[in-house]
Parts: sequence; structure tokens; C-alpha cells
Amino acid sequence: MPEDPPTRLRFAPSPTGALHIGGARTALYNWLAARHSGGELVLRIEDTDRERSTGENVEQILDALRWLELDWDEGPVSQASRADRHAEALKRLLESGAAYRDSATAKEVEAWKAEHGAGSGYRGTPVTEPGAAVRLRVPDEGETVVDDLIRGPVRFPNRSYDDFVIARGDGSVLYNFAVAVDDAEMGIDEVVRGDDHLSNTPKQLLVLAALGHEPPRYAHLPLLHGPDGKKLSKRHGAASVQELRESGYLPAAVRNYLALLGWGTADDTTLMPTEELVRRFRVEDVGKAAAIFDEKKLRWVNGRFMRELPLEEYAEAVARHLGRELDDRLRGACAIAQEKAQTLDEVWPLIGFLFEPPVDDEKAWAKVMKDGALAALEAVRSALVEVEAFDAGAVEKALEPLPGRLDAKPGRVYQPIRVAITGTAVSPGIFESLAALGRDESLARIDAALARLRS
RNA sequence: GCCGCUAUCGUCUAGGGGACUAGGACGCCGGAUUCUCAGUCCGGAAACCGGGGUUCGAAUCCCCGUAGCGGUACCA
Repeated sequence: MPEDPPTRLRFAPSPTGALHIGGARTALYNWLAARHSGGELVLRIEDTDRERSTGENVEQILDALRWLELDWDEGPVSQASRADRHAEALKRLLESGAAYRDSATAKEVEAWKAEHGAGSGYRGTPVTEPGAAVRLRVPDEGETVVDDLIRGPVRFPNRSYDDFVIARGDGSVLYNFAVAVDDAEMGIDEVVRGDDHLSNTPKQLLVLAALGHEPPRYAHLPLLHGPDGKKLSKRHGAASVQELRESGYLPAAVRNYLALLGWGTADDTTLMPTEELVRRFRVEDVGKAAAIFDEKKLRWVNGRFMRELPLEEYAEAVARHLGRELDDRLRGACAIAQEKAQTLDEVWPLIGFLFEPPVDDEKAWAKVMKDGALAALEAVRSALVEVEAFDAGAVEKALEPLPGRLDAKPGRVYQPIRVAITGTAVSPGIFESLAALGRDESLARIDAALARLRS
């Protein structure tokens, strides 16, 4: 594989809300590309729309990136803070005649188009009044070509583009202008962003050309959709990074899964630690078709990561997620539950009985506590009293003979224990569970169940 | 409307003219692991959007159609 030169990229979210999965994937791809090439990643906040850009939103995005463990080398740079640079560039274009002031209203533009045909972009007439918006002159002839890293050359006829507005009447600049100026002045050499920007790229190219800047390379990622095939939104459950965190996913698993959404390896490797992602990722290999976010697969990936974690790290993650102090009891609980949970959220239901009284699950009781349950529990009790070292192995050895002796299926003996000590019909292995609970508490719970059975 | 992008199992994808009776993964279905659930292992069903070309030969190239998506703001 040929070495890629160090590349300078940027992730430039607009702080209009939480970081969604689509944005997270864009951030990840930028990060992977930067780290893969040994280059740099700049974080720029696209906040020229001051209405929607709140500090709170910005903080949310930084928070999401930190949780995902995607670091950046520069920034966050506020685009709004670069207003003087934008003004300077704007002035240059006005002076060179590449841009002009035009007082046309939206309705007037519409009327112009009706007159000139739908395929023609609006062309205004320069005015001198200072309060008018500034438009960039777009050539009537020729085409602007975006040489996309993912899609190849994409050609756009210049004629179909309006002389678009690059600055408002009050002098503040618009997105497509600010982005072009910033990317150039910040020395960005590769722009990796969502597909929804592809049609805007010719505008940015036109601005760059008018300013005499060399354009960066562009890569437009296919969009992400929800399970219904529609654009991803809050409707789709865990759509934001915050929600993913709250649902108990591991950052490394999320990175792995997100990387696979639109990108894959030739050998179909599915599970990859982040270092491998960094080593193998190339934007050129990203697919062209939109992908659907499938939480089922994320769950599976997450489960695999959870099971492969060293116990201490696993316990730390669980403790953090539960907001509990990490002590030996929790470590022990994690040890018996690690094989069974796919997300951090699923851990507590499995181990809660070690910290709290048995839950009240009437259905489980009704299903299990009948027939020979009383006799079984009595036998279990006597056997447990005799166990010397109360560990899982010893407990197993003590209980193993019971089904045979009682002439009952194992389930008839073990399920009543489970319901007695946890209250539910689902828990980690019964021997491990008893051992983790300890002899005294186990016997107390079995006694309580026996009392209830006899009443 | 106009400009543009995309199209392989339900989902993520491999595939870049013969290696394809189209491979892998998630999910699903069935079986095994004679304590639940989960996990693990084994097996199974499941796709090249449609139509024309090009070619000895097309999932792969071209055209048309269809569908989905994006852009078309003094939003980003």
C-alpha cells in the first residue's frame, strides 16, 4: 500500500443541535484520514448563523467528540470569529469585479427566472447602494468540475447556477463563501463531508477561483438513513451520540460500527480495534450509496467489544455507566455477567440482585414455584449449609447430585433457586450467582422463599 | 421545474468483463451446548431495480426508464 502524505483535514459541524450519527461518522472519517496520513485535524465550528448557534450546542458537540475519543489538533475555531478575514476577501472580490452588489429581492429573482427559463441561473444587475446583498459572478459558459475522491469527476454546468449571494446586505457573509475562504486560508487540503454538500461545491470552487486559491481535494460521503430508509432523525431512537452513550455503547464499538457504514475492507473484516481502522482506512475506498443505520448490528459489535474487555476495564465502564463506586463486589458481579450483556445497560438487570433485594416478578414466581419447588429448595438449602468454601465450584459440586436424587430435571431444581435469590427467571449462572451472593444472604433468601411457599 | 448523486440478500457490504451454482457479517429460521437468559458452535432461507445495447462472454462498460436521495435561501 502506497504511503499517503500527511494530510490536513477539518471537521466543521454547524452547532444546530446534538451531534447526530451522520455527523459523528463524518467526524470519524476525517479523524481516521488525518491519523492514517499522520496529518492534522482542525475543528471548526460553522456558526455564521448566530441564531441557531448557541454555546450550549457547541459544548454538546465537543462533548460527543470527546466521548468518541476523536481528538483534534487545532480549534475549535469559530467561523464567526473570522469575520474580518471574510470581509477582506469580500472586499477583494468586489474590487476586482468578481462580485457585485444587487438589490434584487427573492421575488424579483423568481420573476427573472420565469422569464429566462428554468435552466438558467439568475444574473443580476450591479447597483451601487451599500445596503444591497453581494453576489458572485458565475460564468454563463463552461462547467465547474468537482473531482471527487469518492465519485470521480462530477460536472456542473455553470449556466444552471445563480449568481449566488455571498454576503448579506449588512455585510455578514454566507456559508458557501465563508467555507471556501476558511478552507483555503486554514490550509486544508482535503475536505471530507456529507453528500448534501456536493451540489454546493461548485459554488465554493467558484469562490476559490475568484480569490485565486488552489482548491482542496473533496470527498463527499453518502448520507446515512434511518431503518425506514428516510434521512436519519430523532425519530429513529438512538440517533445522537449522546443517546448512544446513554444506551450503554462503548466508544470503540461505536467507532468500529460507524466506520463500517459506507466503508469496508476487501477481506470483509468486521471487528477492528481503532488502530486497525486507522491503518486500513482510506477515503477513496468509501462506497457511494447511502447506508442505513442498523442498531441491531451495533449491538452485536458492542457485545463483542464488551466481552473482549479485560475485567478491570469492563468493571470501570460498568461503574461509570451506573454511576457507582467500583469496589470488589461490583468487580465480582461484572465477572459473572460479562459474557451475557451486549450493552452496559444490560448489565444491571443481571447483577442488581447482588446489591438489592430480589425483584418482585410475579410471573416468574408463578411459573417456577410449583410442583416440586418446595422439596427442591429444601434439599438445596441443606446442601448449601454443608458447603465449606462457598465458591462457584464448591456450590456446583454440592448441588449437582440433587436433580438425580430428587428424580427431577435440573431446571426443576435450579430455577427455583434463581427465583428465590433474584426474584426473576433470568440471571447469570446459578452457581456463580450463589457464590457471588454469599452463603448467608443466599440462605436467607431461600428461607424467605420457603416461607412463602409453605404459607 | 431545474441541476446533481445513487441503485447486489431485510440491513452493512465483497465484487471493478470470464475465478459467480454471486462471497462475508448482522438479523431471521432450525439444531447443538442435557440451569434460565445471553454467549458460543453447526446448518438453512435470503440479492445483482427494469429494459435495451457493447462483447464470444456483464453484477461488473454504455444508453434509456424507474425509484430513492441531495441541492436549488440575504440557512448551514
